[in-house]
Amino acid sequence: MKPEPQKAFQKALESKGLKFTKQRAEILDFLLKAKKHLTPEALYRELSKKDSSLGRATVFRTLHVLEDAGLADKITLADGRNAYEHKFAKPHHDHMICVDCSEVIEFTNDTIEEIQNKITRSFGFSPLWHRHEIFGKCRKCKTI
Amino acid sequence: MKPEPQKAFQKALESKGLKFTKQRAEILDFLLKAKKHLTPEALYRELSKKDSSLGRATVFRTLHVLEDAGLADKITLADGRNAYEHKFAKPHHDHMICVDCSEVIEFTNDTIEEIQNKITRSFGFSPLWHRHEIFGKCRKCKTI
DNA sequence: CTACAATTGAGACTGATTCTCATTATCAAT
DNA sequence: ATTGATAATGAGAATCAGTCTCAATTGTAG
Repeated sequence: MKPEPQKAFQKALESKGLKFTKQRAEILDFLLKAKKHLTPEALYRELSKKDSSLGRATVFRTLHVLEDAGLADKITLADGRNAYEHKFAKPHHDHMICVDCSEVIEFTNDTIEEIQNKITRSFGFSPLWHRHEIFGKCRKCKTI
Repeated sequence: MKPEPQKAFQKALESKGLKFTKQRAEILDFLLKAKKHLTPEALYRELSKKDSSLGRATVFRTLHVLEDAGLADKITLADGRNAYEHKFAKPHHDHMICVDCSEVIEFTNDTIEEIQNKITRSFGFSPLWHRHEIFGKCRKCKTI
């Protein structure tokens, strides 16, 4: 039986007239297993080991589809590169990113979210998504 | 008499053993006069009109120096490009960015800042800077 | 099974940014 | 002012992430 996330992805694809292919399944699968945020390049490098014919373009295309479908989130690392994480069984959260070791710590705060909504509303602005990233040094790195 | 920002820039440069040059002065000056956030490319294009020998690399280098010195901030536009603004006589603020027209609206909220500090502290994380960008549609664009 | 439409991978391409390095400018000490 | 050590500059090459193109392949409705 197909696990939940795969089904959700398939449904999302179908609703856009897209197909559920081997490559797309592999990419989602890898993202699900990953313990941390993955750059497209890292994802490509790792998946290539199993499937040496996989194309870089397919990785980017699939990540975009996942992002559009609301199944994955993109964050920006301290060096400017992008990284992705899946959103299954994860509540909304924001990130603290260590500028030394690139560790990513997740946090949530309902009050911040509420205030955000109040602010956008007061400007007649319709929020679609946001990025709240705090850069600094994690506990380990700040003492080195 | 040299205006404040130029003096501050010179001081920042000196403290790093760097020199206050014509190009650096021009770039800061342009940033000060700009009414909106400038991409490095736009800055280069405009300044090239006056000083046709100015190099792109110098623009990027100078923006980095300004950023390091805490005299300029970088934001990321909806299309992924970066843009800069100077920080003279401007309180800290975050941004709402229209995904259609790229308009940038500034906002501040002390409560959010306080909560942020509380959160980072609870993780033993030392914040250096943060990026809080809300993407969506501005009042004008959402009705089109 | 067929036919059409969507997907794919390879590699060319793009745009932003960084790098290299020969030349030029700055500045402190003559 | 001249010098010399050092840093900054500009031109263009190089890099890097990401996108595009297109011929070949695959998925799927019928």
